[in-house]
Amino acid sequence: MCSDATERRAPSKAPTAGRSFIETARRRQLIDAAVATVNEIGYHRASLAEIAKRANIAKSAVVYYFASKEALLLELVETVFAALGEAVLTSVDGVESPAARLRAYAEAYLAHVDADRHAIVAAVEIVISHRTADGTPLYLIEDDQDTALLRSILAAGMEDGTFRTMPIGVATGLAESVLDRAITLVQRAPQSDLGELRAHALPFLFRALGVAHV
Amino acid sequence: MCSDATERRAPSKAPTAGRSFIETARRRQLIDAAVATVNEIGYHRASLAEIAKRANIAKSAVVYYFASKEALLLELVETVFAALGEAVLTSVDGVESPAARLRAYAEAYLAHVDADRHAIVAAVEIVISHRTADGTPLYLIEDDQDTALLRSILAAGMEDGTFRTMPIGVATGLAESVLDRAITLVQRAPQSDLGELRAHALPFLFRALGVAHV
Amino acid sequence: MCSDATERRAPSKAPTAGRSFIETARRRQLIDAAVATVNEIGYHRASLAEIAKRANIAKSAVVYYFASKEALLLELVETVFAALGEAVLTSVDGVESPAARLRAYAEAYLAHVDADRHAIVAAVEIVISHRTADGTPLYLIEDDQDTALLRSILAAGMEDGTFRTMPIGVATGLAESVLDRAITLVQRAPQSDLGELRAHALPFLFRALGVAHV
Amino acid sequence: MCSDATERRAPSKAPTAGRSFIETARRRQLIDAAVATVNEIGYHRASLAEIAKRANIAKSAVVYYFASKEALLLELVETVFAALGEAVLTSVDGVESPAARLRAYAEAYLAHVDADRHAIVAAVEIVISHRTADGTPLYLIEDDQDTALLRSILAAGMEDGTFRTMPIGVATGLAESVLDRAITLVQRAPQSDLGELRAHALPFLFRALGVAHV
DNA sequence: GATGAATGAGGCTTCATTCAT
DNA sequence: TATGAATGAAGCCTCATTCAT
Repeated sequence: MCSDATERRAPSKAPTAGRSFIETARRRQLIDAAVATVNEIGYHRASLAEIAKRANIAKSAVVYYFASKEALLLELVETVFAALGEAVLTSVDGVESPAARLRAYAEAYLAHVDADRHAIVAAVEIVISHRTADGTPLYLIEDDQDTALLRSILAAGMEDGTFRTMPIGVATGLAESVLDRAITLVQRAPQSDLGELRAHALPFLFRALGVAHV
Repeated sequence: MCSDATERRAPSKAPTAGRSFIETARRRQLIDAAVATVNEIGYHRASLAEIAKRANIAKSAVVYYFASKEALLLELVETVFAALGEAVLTSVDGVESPAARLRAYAEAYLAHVDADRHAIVAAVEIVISHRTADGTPLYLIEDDQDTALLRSILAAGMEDGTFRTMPIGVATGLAESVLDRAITLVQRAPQSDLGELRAHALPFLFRALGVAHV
Repeated sequence: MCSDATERRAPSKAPTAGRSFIETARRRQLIDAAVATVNEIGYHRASLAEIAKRANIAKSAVVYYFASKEALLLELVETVFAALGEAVLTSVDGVESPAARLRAYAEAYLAHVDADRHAIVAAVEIVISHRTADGTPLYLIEDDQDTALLRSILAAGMEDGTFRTMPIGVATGLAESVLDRAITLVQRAPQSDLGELRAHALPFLFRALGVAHV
Repeated sequence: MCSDATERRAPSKAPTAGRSFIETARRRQLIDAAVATVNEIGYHRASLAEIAKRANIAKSAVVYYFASKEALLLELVETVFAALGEAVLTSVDGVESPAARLRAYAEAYLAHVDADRHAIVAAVEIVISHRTADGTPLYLIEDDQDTALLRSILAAGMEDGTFRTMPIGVATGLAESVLDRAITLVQRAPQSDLGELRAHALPFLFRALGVAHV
């Protein structure tokens, strides 16, 4: 759905500017509660009341901290994808060759999805389901620059002959799809063991990209 | 999301048993309206009122033909995936070698998604978003046997050495993910040109499966 | 609820005037279906659709024969209580002494309730539940003259010293209540055996009215 | 309909646990409004909107305090019959002889019906008309133990020779019917003067039970 | 900093009734 | 004679949000 998040723009509001300790904690707690709620009953039924219940807090307190339900959901999505983006970004830091960078990227991506699966599944469901007031789906807003890092790795690899040449958009999209299989898996069964996938997805992807000796 | 549909079970009720001409037409019209509605404003906001508005019909008339909103949505999903399943099933009919069967399957799949994109995008959004009364997501119900054909093709190909050996579940899932890239594309931009993808996805997939001479 | 129905006024419309054979049969059939429906699911849920279903007929056909749901229900009530009224009226015909008349009345009443219990229970539920368009409950319309026969028997008995003297309204009401215990019983359990009640209610009532040697 | 209520079970939820002052008041107000509504327009038409209108409150506020219309109605019934049960229970407390106990019981019952007539008429109509989601009428749930006190008094009286021996079920039922005449009266005319009935019902009942010197 | 109270908009569904055939 | 089609009104309920405290 959303493979990375290079150079994440600063969140709309100042990140943690002027937030009291308790406020930060409450916001964290509410995001966690929202994750749990979406996972348990789905975006469609994740009402403020349900989220508040799971946070052991009054419904109106949610709005007190987040101005609106949408703001909470958006921050959840932002937070989750920022973490994923940071993970992959860190993983390729200092790595030189396109092949090694792709390997690092993919492994970090899959590892992060594996580790943070609950939050990611919730965030993905929100991105798919939520629409802003004017009807725009979130994935049209969130997307784009998220795949920039992956795209740049693949482009570099094609340039230097590591990867087969093919339209960069197609390659990026297919690579993204392969990696996102991990998300589909945990979506369908939260307890899935991702071991097998993690073992085979990378060779699969490398071969697909024309790297013969894998 | 849903790569094929071997031997689709007959819909719960008799298919078109004793339906008047006008009833059949209305049901078709309502399903189309539902597709349009979901595509325009999303599952979450696709209320009976919105669907009825697009069908130029009273809200209560929708229920007159479908008993419930859920019934309408479910029939939409059933119809759409049945057509997709039939398309791929037909395409491999009489084809012998695993490689040729996979090629036929993938081309039919992509062609169908390309041609029927609106309906498929709507159906996929419903499958992802809808929950039955007891909270079960639809994709947990709909799934399973839908990938049976693809799985059997891959299994046969591994058996006879056409494809590299790897866990069948992983292979099927990754192949599905590659093909479903087409759905993701039309989801994000309904007017997408799938030409490039259709040209490259199959070689990409074949290489990934270890078929060298592609 | 409603002890008898002396000198029933003619039903609003001419009784059977100019009704074809089939029309009469249909009306009968629909009344029976309405009785069954009310008994099975209660007045509140006894919709035209449910009644029609039990009559194996289209919903619109009900209205075709009865002009409105209310007309059907009212005719049901009318029919049922007319039969009860006729039964008791016949039973006292030619009987002279107040005591014997009361005995005849009570036995006929209880026997009729016992025999026609389904229809009576349904009619009573309708009388209790239904309100005309202006909000008047049916029992305020239906009642009154229904107790005239019982009242006249008791009045005669008090006059000639058979029964203890007491306000005629109170006596009639209490006697009615005693007899209506049979209805309450079948209301609560449609299969009730009324044998015990039928054996003891009359002595109970006679003693209550001051007839010592019972 | 419901002659007493020995040892009323505690309401499902804690009685008034943790209810704020305003909540208690609102709930009371809503129950009163429901009583008024049912009396004015009948159970069948007593919608949330009508109840809310009479309580000068928004429809949704009703649900805010009661979770569902059914919960409100059930609490109304519970409250009303609990009060009636308590009244009769208190009245016989410390009274020894069956005759005196029956007198106390009957007088308390009639006095309570007389005093609380509006609420009782409403509660009775609800008990008769309401069906739970699965179709069960309320009187099949509410009933049973409500007549236990009356039954025990009559049984004791038969045992010690005060009352004529007769099947206890029949006796209890008929006694109940006699007393419930008061309810029927106020049902049909809310302003009825119960004076005459209260003066004659008890002697009537005693004679019926074979107590000669009344 | 946090909440209980309250609401209005909107969602799904039921239903008696009308009408053309 | 009978019905399928269609509807509008109304019913119950959910929910995000506002506000006074």
